[in-house]
Amino acid sequence: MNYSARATPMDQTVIEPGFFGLDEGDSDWSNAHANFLSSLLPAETRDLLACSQCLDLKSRDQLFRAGDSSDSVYVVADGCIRLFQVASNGRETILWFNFPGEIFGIAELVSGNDRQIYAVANEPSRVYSIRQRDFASFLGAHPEAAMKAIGILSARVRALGQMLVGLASDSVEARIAKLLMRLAAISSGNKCAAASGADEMCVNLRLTHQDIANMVGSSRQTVTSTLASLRNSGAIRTVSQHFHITQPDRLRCLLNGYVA
Amino acid sequence: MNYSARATPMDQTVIEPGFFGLDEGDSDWSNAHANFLSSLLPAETRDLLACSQCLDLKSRDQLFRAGDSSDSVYVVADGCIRLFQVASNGRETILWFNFPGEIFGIAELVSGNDRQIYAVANEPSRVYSIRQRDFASFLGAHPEAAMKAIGILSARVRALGQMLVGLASDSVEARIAKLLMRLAAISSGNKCAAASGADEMCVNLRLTHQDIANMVGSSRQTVTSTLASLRNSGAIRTVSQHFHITQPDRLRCLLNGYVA
DNA sequence: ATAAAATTGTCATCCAGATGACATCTCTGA
DNA sequence: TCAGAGATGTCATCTGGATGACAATTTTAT
Repeated sequence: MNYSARATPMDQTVIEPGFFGLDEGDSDWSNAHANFLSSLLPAETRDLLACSQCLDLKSRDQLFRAGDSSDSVYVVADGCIRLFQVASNGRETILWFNFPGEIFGIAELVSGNDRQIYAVANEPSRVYSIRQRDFASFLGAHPEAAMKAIGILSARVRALGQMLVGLASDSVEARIAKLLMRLAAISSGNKCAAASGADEMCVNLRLTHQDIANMVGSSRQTVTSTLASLRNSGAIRTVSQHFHITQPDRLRCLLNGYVA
Repeated sequence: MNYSARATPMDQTVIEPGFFGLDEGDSDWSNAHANFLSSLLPAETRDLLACSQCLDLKSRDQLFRAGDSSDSVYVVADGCIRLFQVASNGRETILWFNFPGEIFGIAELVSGNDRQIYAVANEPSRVYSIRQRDFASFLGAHPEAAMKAIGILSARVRALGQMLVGLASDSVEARIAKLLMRLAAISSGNKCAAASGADEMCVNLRLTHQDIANMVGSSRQTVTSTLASLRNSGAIRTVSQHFHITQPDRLRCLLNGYVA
């Protein structure tokens, strides 16, 4: 009864069904996008922000770009920051959206490497910028905060792993379905008023089809038509500039591989 | 001169050429695979291993699987542990190889979630297993070790980000080229004797074509033929069970998008 | 308010790579 | 040492999506 690591799809009967899909670690996503700021004690928050600088960004303002030397860590106060990378062929891949309270730019903290990615305001935003050395000594002085940071990074490792698996093995439709569910999960805090159905979920974020393509690793046209078919099937609808998932179950089927 | 975040490939002239590719953060890879154990002070190592349990694994033995409740963190003493995930359609995706000194299973440390991935010995291996609570208090007692952990997790976040970008935008050939270069970089410590050329690199790891396909998100057949063409072009050669990169430059061209 | 710029929708076309099917070749374990 | 399992090579075939090209909208700046 030795499970073979090199098993080909045929042998995978060992895997209990229904194990993945739906909430393939929903909690990971919330942890990965955890509100670092509000998880701190008031005194800690005070200490941290004391040595911070506040930056206001217009939509599309660039905070840093690949190749910049990195000297700061950031915390989102308000708005949304998009992290992405540009491949050698010019293709953009969106890696992450940072919502209020989230911390980012830590990856360069210890290694002291240059920035590897681009950070751009996805909408008018405000961020606190904290010098690396200040942040490092803050962590040193507050072990619980350091543990919190470890927790967040861990969740991100898991989340990125899931994204990787999806990219490597799902169809475009499934990848889009997953993406919408995830985005809905993390932006569920600020549910917009227009929700009608009981289990209707809101993806509270403005995204162009190109953005989605860049997250999902496909082309704009494919996104357009996939979205159209999801809309026709009644799974999602468009509410002033953003999506609502009207029938989450429909999407869940997709990402479980049922053709339904 | 405002850089547009939503730029389409055409506009990407802003990106200075030659910026990516080659050593898209070589140091990230070594950091991500950092030897946690040997980076500790002797006293710390003693403390840590004092509360550890040593496990011997035969090739293909399973350390844990998705769904298991997680109560331990592991450090590789010897051998190599493969971390992978199985998608709902049965496809396997290899996420990581853990080499001696590397720590893994930390992602579940803080969140206390169940395991999300599979860990299997890629060859006869020996690992230290440390209970989560012990490890957590170890980190609490040794702030520098905690910072080290943050550094490793950060590097992994960056490394996973790179993998993601590659998967989303490179051709299979480029993905394989990148993979080989990365594996060579991290297994370069134990360069095998058979190296001939000055800049010949050794991928010191036994991999089947299926394994490579599982890392690169493609099919076994495609890997077989891509590898064959790389071999014909003289870029790589096969030395008793593993690869050597005879002409690293050839691979670098590929991953920079030059058709050469 | 209006022109310019971005975003969406919809095709018809093309191709990288997946699939399935075999024929070797090479290990591994009894 | 030998059989069975696993790994490689090599096809011929098929298809999910990428690409390029426009027209129709919607947004954004002036």
